[in-house]
Parts: sequence; structure tokens; C-alpha cells
Amino acid sequence: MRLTTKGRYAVTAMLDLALHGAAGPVTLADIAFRQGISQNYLEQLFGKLKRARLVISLRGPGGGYALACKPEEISVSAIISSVGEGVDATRCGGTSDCQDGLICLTHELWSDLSHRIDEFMSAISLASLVARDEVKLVSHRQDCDTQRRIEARAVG
Amino acid sequence: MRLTTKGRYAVTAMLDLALHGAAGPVTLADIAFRQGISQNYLEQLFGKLKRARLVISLRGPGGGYALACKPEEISVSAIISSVGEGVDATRCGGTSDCQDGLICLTHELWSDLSHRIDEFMSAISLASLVARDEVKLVSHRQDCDTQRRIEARAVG
DNA sequence: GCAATACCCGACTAGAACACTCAACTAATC
DNA sequence: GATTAGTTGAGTGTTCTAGTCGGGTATTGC
Ligand code: FES
Ligand code: FES
Repeated sequence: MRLTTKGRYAVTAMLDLALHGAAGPVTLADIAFRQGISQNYLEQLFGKLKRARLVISLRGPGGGYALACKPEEISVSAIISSVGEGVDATRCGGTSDCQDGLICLTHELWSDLSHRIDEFMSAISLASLVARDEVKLVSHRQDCDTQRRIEARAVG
Repeated sequence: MRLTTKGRYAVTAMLDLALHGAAGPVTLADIAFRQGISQNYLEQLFGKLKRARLVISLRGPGGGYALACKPEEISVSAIISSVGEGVDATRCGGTSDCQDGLICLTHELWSDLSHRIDEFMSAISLASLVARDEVKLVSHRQDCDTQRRIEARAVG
């Protein structure tokens, strides 16, 4: 089991998309700017998100990315799986054969744990994240920040 | 958050200790043999387990390792933490400052998740693992296997 | 048609971590 | 004093992360 920046970035970017996608497609440049993520790295992640059919893309000027379906239908679990960060905590990957082809002492434990984690993350959708107070707060702060930085750049 | 072979080995070895420690100290060679883990690698892990006061060591012939306290008092969470595999799923490590010193959009989500995982693993003790049917079964198979391999070596 | 925008794609890389391995040492027992 | 068994530190191959870079191609507006 591993949960690294890859999965976290993917969820963060998708949440950004859910928050700012109402007015039309959102560019990766915008997301990268707001969330402080490398745009080139985001491109890699969105390649996977697109292949997993979680987002759709629109090319050309005025283009960008949009959610492929309603925020209620996209779970955190799905996002993380799509970028290749398995929720699986077992060593065998579910095949029960990590000790010379036989089941090991602790397989059941890791299997249970995996199940718990998946349950938790499947129950959380983008919509439920958007509805959270802290998310609203942080998002508002980010928007003000972005506005300020744009103005600063226009002046300078 | 990461859960790799390191943490899994640590739990497996501790469980082996709980299963076979009744008759006195258990050597790393025994654990390595039964569980199919590199003995040298186990040495490193037991160094940490000892520093975390989860096991005690006895040197010399007839020596080995023993649990430092009762199996009911040792949780899976404690074992994993002791070898340095944080259960923490946040990027900031709890300081809420991963985006330029400010809290990021998804901090709360990862914080929640970490809490859930820790709750789950804290609730599971070595004693409760020993009591499980699958563990008993696998352990019995391992003992038979070990016996067979010893006999095979004696013959050969 | 032409240029600007923005997604698309593959290759490359520094650094970190994992999963070991090796060698030498000390303490305890018989 | 020989054997057992824990203790320690250093080193190593491999894999992965978290990027970077450089070039594409589709779409739009002039
Ligand atoms: S983790 Fe599945 S068999 Fe060991
Ligand atoms: S994960 Fe804690 S601030 Fe981003």
C-alpha cells in the first residue's frame, strides 16, 4: 500500500475541477497555479484520469478539462486507483500466495485493512468534499490569493 | 502514507514470536526460516523493535527474542510505527502547511483517513491475531513444513 | 491560412527509498 | 575457549517518485 503525492495531487486537482468547473473547462495552467503543482506533472496525471474516463478534455483556445460525470458519482477511491496507487495493503495482491505460493500468516490482516481503507474512500465523493466547510474556506482563500497574484503580475 | 514489506515483516515476525514464544526465547534464525524472511534484514527490524521496547533480547546460546509485554498490550499500530512506517497519510505530517505554509484543499481528507487507519490498527493486538482461526491454521501448516524441512535436511 | 492556445506524448533524470547483503564485534553459555 | 546468537555499521542493486524537457497535434479566432 502506498499513498504518495501522486494520488494526493490527483484528488486535489479533481477537487479543484469540481470547484471551478461550473463556468466551463478548466486549464491545467489554472489548476497548477492555484494548487501549486507542476503543470507538466499534472499532464501526466490527467492523461491517466482521462484514460480512466473520470475527466474529458477539450483542445484549443478556451479548452481545458471537465469532469466526465457528476461530482456525486466520482469517489476519492476511483481517483486514486486511476493514477495507479493501489489501495491494496497485501503483499500478494490478493492472490494469497506470498510465502512460496502459500498464504502467509498476516494475509487476512492486510486484506481486512485494505477493505477498510477502500470502504472509507469509496464513501467520499467529490460532491461531499465540495460541501465541506474547510474546503470552501481554503478554496476561497486560494481564489483571493490567485486574484492578488494576477494583479501583482499585471502591475509589475 | 506507506505500508511496505518492512512493516509487514515486522508484524509477521512479532506474531511468530507471540505464537512460538511460550517455550522461551525465539531466535531470528527460527523466525527467518519459518516465515521466509531474510535473517539479516530481520536483524535490522528487531533493532528497531527493541529500541521501541516491544521486545527484549537474550544473548548467547539458548538466547533469542521475547515479547517485552503481554500480547494483549501490543497493537499492530505500535509495531508498524516502531519500524518507521508512518500511518500518516497527510503530506504536511500534521502541520497543516503543505501549500506555501498554508493548509491545502485536501488536508482534512488525509487527516481523516490517517485517523481511521490508526484506529483500525490500534484496535488489533497480537493476542487477537493469535486467536484467529486462519492464523492458527497457517501457523500449524508452517510448523509442519518446518518439521518436514528439518527432517529432509537431516536425511540429506 | 496563420498564429495562438492548450491538450498530448514520450523520453529522460536526480534523488530517495526499499530490501536486502556483508563483515566485524560483543555477550553468554557449556 | 569454542560455539551460539544478538549488535552494529556500511554498502549495494533495484525500483519508484516527482518531476523536467521537447516536441507534437487539434481547435479557435483573425
Ligand atoms: S499478504 Fe497475501 S499471502 Fe501474504
Ligand atoms: S496535507 Fe496537510 S496541509 Fe496539505
